[in-house]
Amino acid sequence: MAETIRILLRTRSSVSLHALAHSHGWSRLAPFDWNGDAGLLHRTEHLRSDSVIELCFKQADKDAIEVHITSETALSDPDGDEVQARARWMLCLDADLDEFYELCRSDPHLAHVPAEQSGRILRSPTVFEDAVKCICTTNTTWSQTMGMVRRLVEVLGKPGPISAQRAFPTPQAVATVDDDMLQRQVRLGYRTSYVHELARRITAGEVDLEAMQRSSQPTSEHYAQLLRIKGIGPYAAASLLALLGRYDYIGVDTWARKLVSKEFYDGEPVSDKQVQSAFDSFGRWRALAYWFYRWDD
DNA sequence: TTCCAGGGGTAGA
DNA sequence: TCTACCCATGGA
Repeated sequence: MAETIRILLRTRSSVSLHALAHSHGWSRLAPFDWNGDAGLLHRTEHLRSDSVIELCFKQADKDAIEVHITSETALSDPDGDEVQARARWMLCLDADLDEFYELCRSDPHLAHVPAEQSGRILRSPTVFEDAVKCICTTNTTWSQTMGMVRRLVEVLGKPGPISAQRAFPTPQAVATVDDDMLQRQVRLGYRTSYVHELARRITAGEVDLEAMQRSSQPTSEHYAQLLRIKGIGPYAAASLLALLGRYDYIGVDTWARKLVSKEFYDGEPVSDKQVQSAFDSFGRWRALAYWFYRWDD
């Protein structure tokens, strides 16, 4: 018999679950499931103890998020601690955005950020999951990205205790299937070998992406480390760093080029360097300013 | 059929 | 460091 408990996650400043869900497309990528009408964010989660739980996030008040945790049996203390840590990480609840908000208030394209308690980017609980998702956004359409991630979860993820929803597969689960199966059933295209190799290297202990969550190394070192992973280039590395709370690099893609061209160069074609420097006035917040820049597309 | 999408790897200069 | 070419996939 599954059981559900409720915990409250408080922040030092205001937080908006709605803004988090709209911070980018991640809330529409499995195993996230955003119900905008009800204001509920669902997710199935595979813990280190190998138990699988289901989470439901809901806005409690302006500086707190409520989480309903459903598990097969009562949560152990370590599992409970892990869930709290993962939930806080996913919602960036410990981010200090005061300085960024101050910069936003003087820019009409960004004044909405503090006004809407925005500025947090929804992220996955593991860097592995975010890395795979970033790889799945490259050189493809958004609908295909959603399909790739959904199939990855459906084929290799472990099911939750009450619904048909599954968790994001662990590196071990991805590493142990053969390339052919990954290619045929998940249809990642040429990304198959990238995702497979990343999972294998993590499982073998050759790469430790999760250490980046708590690392104090300079961002440039992480950037270089990410670029050494096959399938991760400048765009994916910059996006991953933003998800890690490091906003030094802008992920230059077709969208970024379009924005910078229209807003800063009167519609003229722009180089990648021009895109990188377009938000330099925001200093260490430049990629976050780019991320939330509101303009007439 | 051809193009291309929230790029990236590789070879060659 | 830069450029050209190729890479699976699937919708337009």
